Amino acid sequence: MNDFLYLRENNIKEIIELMLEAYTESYSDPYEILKKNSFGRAHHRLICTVNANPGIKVADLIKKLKITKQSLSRVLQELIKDKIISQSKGEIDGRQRLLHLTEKGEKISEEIFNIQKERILKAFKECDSQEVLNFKKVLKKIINN
Amino acid sequence: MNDFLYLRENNIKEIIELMLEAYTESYSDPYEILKKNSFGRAHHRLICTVNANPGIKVADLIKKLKITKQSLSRVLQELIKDKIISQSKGEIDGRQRLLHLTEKGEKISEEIFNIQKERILKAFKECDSQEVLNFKKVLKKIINN
DNA sequence: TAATATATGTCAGCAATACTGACTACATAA
DNA sequence: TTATGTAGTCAGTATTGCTGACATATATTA
Repeated sequence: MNDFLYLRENNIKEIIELMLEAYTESYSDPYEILKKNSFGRAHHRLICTVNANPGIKVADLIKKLKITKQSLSRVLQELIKDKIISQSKGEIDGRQRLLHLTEKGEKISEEIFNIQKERILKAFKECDSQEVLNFKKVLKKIINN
Repeated sequence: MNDFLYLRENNIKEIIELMLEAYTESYSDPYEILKKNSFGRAHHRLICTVNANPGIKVADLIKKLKITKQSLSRVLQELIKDKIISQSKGEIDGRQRLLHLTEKGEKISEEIFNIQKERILKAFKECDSQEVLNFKKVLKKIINN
């Protein structure tokens, strides 16, 4: 059974391309709803990451998104001005700015999610519980170095 | 066992963010090797997609990458000029231009892959055969609408 | 064959996203 | 008190993406 076929180069190569494709598809699904709010890919990534990491500090957001603080700043200031994201001073370390979605932000995040959800849900319904659990497990392993 | 926990909104939401993170990480790994060749994200996506779909025609590449032909063209012409990608006239339909990696393109693609491979291989080695198979299965389901 | 449709390419201009470098303000730590 | 860390800002530039208009070659249809 376990003859390590899954570790072969061709399989890995295929999976790298599938990940690109899955990301491209999934993150283009909510294009219309984003456009309606004059948001682009950068706003999308930011909203999604803050939603998944409430209270994240600016430095960590930069690390996660792998962009410079100057690139982040432009988009972040737009979202703060639009009252999508709010900042609060870190209670332990007052230098930090902790980021949260506002109520309005949660609402838009939910709209975006509802579109993206369709594709994932459709896929998951064609799978069983174990397969989805394994998918998530492997995904997490890929992220942790 | 199968109580559909995996179909719940919070799980789907988490997975959508994990996919963003996994993609961001995986596709930033070969940054240095790309920079050495004066290539960016756009070149990377193109090389990876042509590598995975040898002989793909321009129209299909546009669909896969979800960009306009004008955006593709700039980057594609660079890669053709650099002899990374070659074009051939479609034998059945002479209007089509079929795209392939050249020998030089294969080499660079391989360099990129070798970097990206490390992350995936490390993850897969902490999983068993079945888990990786399930990962791939679900990934494919997500792509097919 | 002639008209039309399709696949690709190209030019020009514009918008969004990202980068570098330099500098400031403020808070914490040594 | 001085050094370090976190965040913000300004200015300039590169890359990636868009729209619209038009051109060329090939295929299909009337």
